[in-house]
Amino acid sequence: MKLIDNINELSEDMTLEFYEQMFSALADKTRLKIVNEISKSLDKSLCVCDLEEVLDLKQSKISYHLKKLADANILITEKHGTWNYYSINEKQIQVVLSEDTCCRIL
Amino acid sequence: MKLIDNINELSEDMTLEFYEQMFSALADKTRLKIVNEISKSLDKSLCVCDLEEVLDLKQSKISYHLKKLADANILITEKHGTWNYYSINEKQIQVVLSEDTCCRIL
DNA sequence: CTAATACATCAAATATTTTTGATTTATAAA
DNA sequence: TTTATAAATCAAAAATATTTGATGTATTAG
Repeated sequence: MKLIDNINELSEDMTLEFYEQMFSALADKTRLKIVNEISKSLDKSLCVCDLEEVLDLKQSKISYHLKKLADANILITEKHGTWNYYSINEKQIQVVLSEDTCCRIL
Repeated sequence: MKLIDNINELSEDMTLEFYEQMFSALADKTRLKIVNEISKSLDKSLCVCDLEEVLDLKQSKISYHLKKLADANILITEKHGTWNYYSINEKQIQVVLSEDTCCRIL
């Protein structure tokens, strides 16, 4: 999905699509934990192998969930050599969630 | 799911559970439309047969989605004779979503 | 009473998501 | 080079969610 600059410009159907994707991406414990772990991390950024350790899940599973979050623009990907680092796109999250919820899951 | 009085009192796992259910309930176009139609309605309350008309969907399908929303405490059910009226539990929604999102989907 | 309407719920059929174990590509290190 | 690590991606299996058409139970109207 494209980055949303101004959500007001979206058509009715695009708006539904946008929220459906955002909520779907967040509607999973594993993904909520991923977001939470990244936000708790020292430099607010973790690679797949970090998450593999912290959450004790298989690499392919983590990659799968990371893709969902990245596709929804909830995470930002950065390549550093062999490592792919993921950080949180707070701007995107804050469009959708209350401050309260942000505090709770981030 | 129980009504949440004070979300701060929830354990880590209960918090995840709570958000997972909330986001799952909202992660569907049909359900977003239901919420939206109720909120646009004159007295902010619609019965199943109203929604059947407005959304042009089968009764059993609407009941299914209403149940998901009611289970997540996003909707409040009221029985009036033969009719079951559904209204929005704004308190519950506002805990989770930004004002902006509330304005957009309500 | 009988007929009609409202709606929940069930079971079966579909569809969508998630999980798993490879496989593959890229980089880094020996 | 060879070997090891990082991580995306794929296909098959498993798990969940959704849709559909019945059926059942109230309630209301004639």
